[in-house]
Amino acid sequence: MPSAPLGFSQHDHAHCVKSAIISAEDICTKNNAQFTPVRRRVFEILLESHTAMGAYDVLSRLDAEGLGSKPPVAYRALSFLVDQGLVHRIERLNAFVACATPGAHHDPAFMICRGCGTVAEAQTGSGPLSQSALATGFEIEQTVIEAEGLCPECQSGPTS
Amino acid sequence: MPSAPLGFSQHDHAHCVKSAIISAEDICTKNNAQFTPVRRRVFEILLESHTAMGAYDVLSRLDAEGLGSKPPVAYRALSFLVDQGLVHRIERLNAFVACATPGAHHDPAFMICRGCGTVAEAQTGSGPLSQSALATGFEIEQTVIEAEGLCPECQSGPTS
DNA sequence: AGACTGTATGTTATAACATAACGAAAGACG
DNA sequence: CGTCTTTCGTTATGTTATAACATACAGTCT
Repeated sequence: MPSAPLGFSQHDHAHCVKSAIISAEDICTKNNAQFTPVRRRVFEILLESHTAMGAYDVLSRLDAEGLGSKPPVAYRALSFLVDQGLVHRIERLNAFVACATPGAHHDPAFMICRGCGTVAEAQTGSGPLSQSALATGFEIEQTVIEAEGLCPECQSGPTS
Repeated sequence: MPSAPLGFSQHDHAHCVKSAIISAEDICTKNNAQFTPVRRRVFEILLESHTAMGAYDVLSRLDAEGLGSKPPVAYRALSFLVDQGLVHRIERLNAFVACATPGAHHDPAFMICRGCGTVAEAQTGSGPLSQSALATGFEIEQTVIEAEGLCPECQSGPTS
């Protein structure tokens, strides 16, 4: 029951969920942040779906489970998770995805399949903008790097 | 009467607006696309403001000029301009900015100053994701590359 | 001219995403 | 126990975006 590279390949889902939760607990403890039930459940929902989900999609799951029904409940939990580096926001989709490598500081990059909606996390080599930034004196604080296209599966299949 | 900040440097604003309009006309002609009054005006508004504007900001200008008052009017014109490569959408801001180098095919990158809101367009060297894409077989169609931070001006000034 | 076609607009309504603001509950700590 | 801080519940509203349908207008064919 092995294999784990996240992204567009197979992996042991149950295992990755479990270990992500453990990482999350560690990280929150280290940061003196509380991993409350709502926050935990939101993180689990994202991990389980393993795709990017809109805040309202997350919210409707929470609602079904009696954990909250109003937008701020979902947005607050998502903000918390983003702040802790456990979840990333995908600007292109106005959606959120569980981090593939929690704990590591990173400026993540994403590949978004427009066929199946899968979002794979990658690392940016060195900032592609660092050169321009240097040249102009711009001081980069955060980057958004997202590519949209077709994953290997979808290149042959469903969406042309 | 020159000078207004483009990117993060000075330039002759009146001139850059005029020449951008001419480029736009050429491009539309070449593409058998109509550069209608609304589309032209939206493009001018973006050029004149020389910053990223939300669709509803553009719309209120159109409305004031009697060119349209309903959201689809603005969104349609903006989509058209984006399709023609004359305008770029800034995902991070849910906003639109006139292209700095119309005519050139490009996967542009942006530096967004959180102090003054200026958006500077840069070129990405080679796709920062191309390596990851190759490795996984992902086929990139479009990229979003945006950095947020502080421009030289704002590093010493207003926003800490 | 009259009918037909395609592109662009106008308009209504609503979907989808996001946050401000306020008060109550719960735990931490002197 | 009182107070402080953090989290949560809720109301209300703000912001961004599009679906769907109707109209206008220019060109073309007969």
